[in-house]
Amino acid sequence: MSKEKVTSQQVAELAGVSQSAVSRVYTTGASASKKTTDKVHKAATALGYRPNVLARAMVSGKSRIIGLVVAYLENQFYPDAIEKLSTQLQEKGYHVLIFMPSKTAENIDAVVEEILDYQVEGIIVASVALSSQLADRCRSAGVPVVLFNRSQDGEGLSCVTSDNFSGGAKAARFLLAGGHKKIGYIAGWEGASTQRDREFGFTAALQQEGATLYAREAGDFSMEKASEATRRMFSDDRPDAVFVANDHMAFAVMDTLRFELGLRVPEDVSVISYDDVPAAAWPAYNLTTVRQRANQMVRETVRILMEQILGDGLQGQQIAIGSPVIVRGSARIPEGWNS
Amino acid sequence: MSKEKVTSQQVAELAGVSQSAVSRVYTTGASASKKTTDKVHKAATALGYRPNVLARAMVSGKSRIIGLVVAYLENQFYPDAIEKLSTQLQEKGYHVLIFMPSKTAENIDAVVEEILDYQVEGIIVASVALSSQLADRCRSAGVPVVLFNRSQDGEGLSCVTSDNFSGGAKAARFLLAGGHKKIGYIAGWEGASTQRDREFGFTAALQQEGATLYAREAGDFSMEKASEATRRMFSDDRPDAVFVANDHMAFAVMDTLRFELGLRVPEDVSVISYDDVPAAAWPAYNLTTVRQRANQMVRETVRILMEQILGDGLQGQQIAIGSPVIVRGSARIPEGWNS
DNA sequence: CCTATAATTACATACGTATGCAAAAATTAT
DNA sequence: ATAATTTTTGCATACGTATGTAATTATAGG
Repeated sequence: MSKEKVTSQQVAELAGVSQSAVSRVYTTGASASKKTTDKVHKAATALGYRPNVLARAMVSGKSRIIGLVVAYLENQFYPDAIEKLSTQLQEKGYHVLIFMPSKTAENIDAVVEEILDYQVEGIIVASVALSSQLADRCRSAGVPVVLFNRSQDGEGLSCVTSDNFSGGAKAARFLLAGGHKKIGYIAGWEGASTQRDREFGFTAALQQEGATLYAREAGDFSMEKASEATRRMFSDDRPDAVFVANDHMAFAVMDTLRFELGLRVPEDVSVISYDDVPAAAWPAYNLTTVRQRANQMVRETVRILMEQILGDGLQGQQIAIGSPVIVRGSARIPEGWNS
Repeated sequence: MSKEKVTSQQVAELAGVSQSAVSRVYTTGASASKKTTDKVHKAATALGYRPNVLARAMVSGKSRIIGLVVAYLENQFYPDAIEKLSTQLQEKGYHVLIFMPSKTAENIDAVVEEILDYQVEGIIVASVALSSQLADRCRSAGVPVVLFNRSQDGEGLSCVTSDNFSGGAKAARFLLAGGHKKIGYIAGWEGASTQRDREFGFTAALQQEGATLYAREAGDFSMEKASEATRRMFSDDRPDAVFVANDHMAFAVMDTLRFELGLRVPEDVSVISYDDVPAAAWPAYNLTTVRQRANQMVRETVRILMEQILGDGLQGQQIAIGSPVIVRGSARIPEGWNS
């Protein structure tokens, strides 16, 4: 009762044509007369035939599969991105095979190897880095790789990020314009390029304005660590403003400030962060934040992949999407602020 | 420079054995002597050989791919579930091909057809329903289907949900025990079995205690609609408690109550909902909610899939996981409440 | 040391489709 | 109407692997 597979051969027999005729009907760009096309379609619908993508992949070398590596689904930014990626790739006729590295060690390499086993036509690596050997391996296998929301040097590697440096700088100038004097920073995971670039941009802008960082703690992109960092940072002689490396941590920071330390946001402390995930707009947080334009990032990612898949061997591209400050209520709004 | 494919044939030549020998070395349960195994492994690592999963799938009929259909990634419950599903399936040697139906029409059927084209060994359908024709199609193709967080009649269809009826009843008893007299309900999308069962359980328990529903509005599982529903429900002669069909809407309900209508939670209005997504525990919401035990739901889903894949043709199973009330601070806590 | 048995191996084939090639049919030009 | 050209078609083969079958080798038993 199970496993009834309908093959092009069976369709061919019913339609009274050859198997290759059936194949040509279903292959775009192949020639088939209207008469046989009709006969084949009729027979196909009668039998419920649909081409086997895997068999097709075998001979054509095109699997129509894109591998996606993603680790931190707790941070809403990533589900959001996955949804957009999947939808846009589906429109192009591709589908997404998802891989989640267990968050222990550097088994990311192992995961990417698994991906390659599926003969994917491209790989998107979100929120994690790639060893240079693996990057080489992908390149020599002719499989384009795009790093999403991480940047990394390496031949043939493409990266799509927001402009984290200038985004961080914007956050600094916003807080300075608000008249803040004691400005703290809660860092993300130190190994992440996004963390690094946001901090560089932030401190560079502070220095440019003659200011200096008042406090710094690491939150590792984790809510719990961010809460602890907040407690340490606000234990004595507290800052009057804090830049948090992403929204996900900022929620924990705000909750800790308000419900644990009894501070008001933004009256006592201004909070600004980075990403603009959906929850940032929820009234409970109403978070002023630097927006990562997920739509554009996804669009660029898909564009690069398609370019590399079609015209193979192209150079890696590094894209940084501009990131505007979204002014809400968690940070004091400078007088006469515009843009 | 691109597309260097290493095949078992090449490994065989380098190792001085036949292609089938190489295959047997990489096939569990096949016989190969230690000597040839060593030779093959040496040659394989020298060439960087890894078996082609797609070719393997062709001949063995096992693609090691599970198709996953999921629509609402904004609701944190689903990213959470995806992560757990993906991880557990990876441990079993399977990988997840993800499909997101564009949220327009009943193109879910089209999406499932696409999934079948990839010769998946099983399908998980989360948060959406399936037409009976498609269910039949999957069954006759020998592909087991598990509905995740939706239940639906149909031969061979398996469902894994929380026990929504008794969960809804628990919510009702919690509010009644808290002394609430005017109890409202904000419904999810009316077409969803989860919505229906939660409401049935809720109103059944109300009636059992001699109470009756004071107000009802539909929120469609959307935050925006839930906000509108809240405004309508609390425009005059407001309820003193409200059960919201899921956490995702409850966040909007609480925000609307607090920041728009100036009501205190739980002093003026008790809010209880369903799911216990991570954000429910965030201090800003501190939401009392009926927990869906995602871990157990995922475990059952994977178990059913594995059973059906191995011993094919099994009957569909309907699993409902018990769902406890997680008491936090958004609803008045009845005196002497335990369990 | 020889036979009986078990383990291993190579050969050949199959999975379902796409595609180069040559034959056949259809179309156009003369 | 015939030749020249284009389009369509069927045949055969290839993609990379697993596996049944038969031949070979290794192991055990006497």
